[in-house]
Amino acid sequence: MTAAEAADLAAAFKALADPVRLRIASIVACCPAGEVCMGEIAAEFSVSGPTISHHLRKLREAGVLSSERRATEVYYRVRSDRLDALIGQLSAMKAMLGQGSCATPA
Amino acid sequence: MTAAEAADLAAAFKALADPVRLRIASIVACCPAGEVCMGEIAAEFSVSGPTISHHLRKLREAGVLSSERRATEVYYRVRSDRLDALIGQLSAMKAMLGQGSCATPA
DNA sequence: AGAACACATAGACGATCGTCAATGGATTTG
DNA sequence: CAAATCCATTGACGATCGTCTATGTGTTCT
Repeated sequence: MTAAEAADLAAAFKALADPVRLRIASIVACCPAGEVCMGEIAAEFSVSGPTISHHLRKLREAGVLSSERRATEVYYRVRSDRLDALIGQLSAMKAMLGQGSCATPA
Repeated sequence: MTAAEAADLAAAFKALADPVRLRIASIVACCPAGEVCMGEIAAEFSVSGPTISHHLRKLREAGVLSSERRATEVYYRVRSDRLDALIGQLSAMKAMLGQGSCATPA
């Protein structure tokens, strides 16, 4: 894998590298409508609203979430393409564990 | 997902959240023998040996790598069980994107 | 227009991170 | 035992992070 690819994927992993953000991502992915707004997310945590907002921004900047404003509320969704990129990298690593092939990486 | 699960998985994602460490993991997974020692890894980077050693420790502490000393050299391997845990979490999130089910998470 | 609501931004704080040069084991070889 | 090799640890540095309170920005409703 190239240094540029590593930097891009590492940024996405970094977004999921905090317990609060990982739970946020899980909550957004799991919610019935597939989208949820900040207030509902913040209700699940014991941290302040601005802190949740800060985490949501990190997740959006890393490409893990997308956001859309509707009236006074802002709805967040999980971007499946970004999830695919992460799953792809991990699966590729797993696929060639010690078997000497090395298809795409390292 | 529970707060404890989130903390554990976030720690693993955090280990992969640095470009150097992500490339290290990829190199270890991809190497023909399935294991590699620090010197060979350091040769692929432009950072100092102790820095690579520091990153290897982080990866080991996060459960992503295992290490084994043989003579003067220390060999590192990727732990496939840990990879499975990460792939599992991301796949679970992807599987229930907006479809309202929510099997195990959030 | 003005009040009320939902969210974002700004600034500050201690804590952690990534990197380095220098030093300290552990193991093999002369 | 002594020298050499491979790696880990220590201590330090600026930089980034996660969190908070306080303030700003849109949007809706009366």
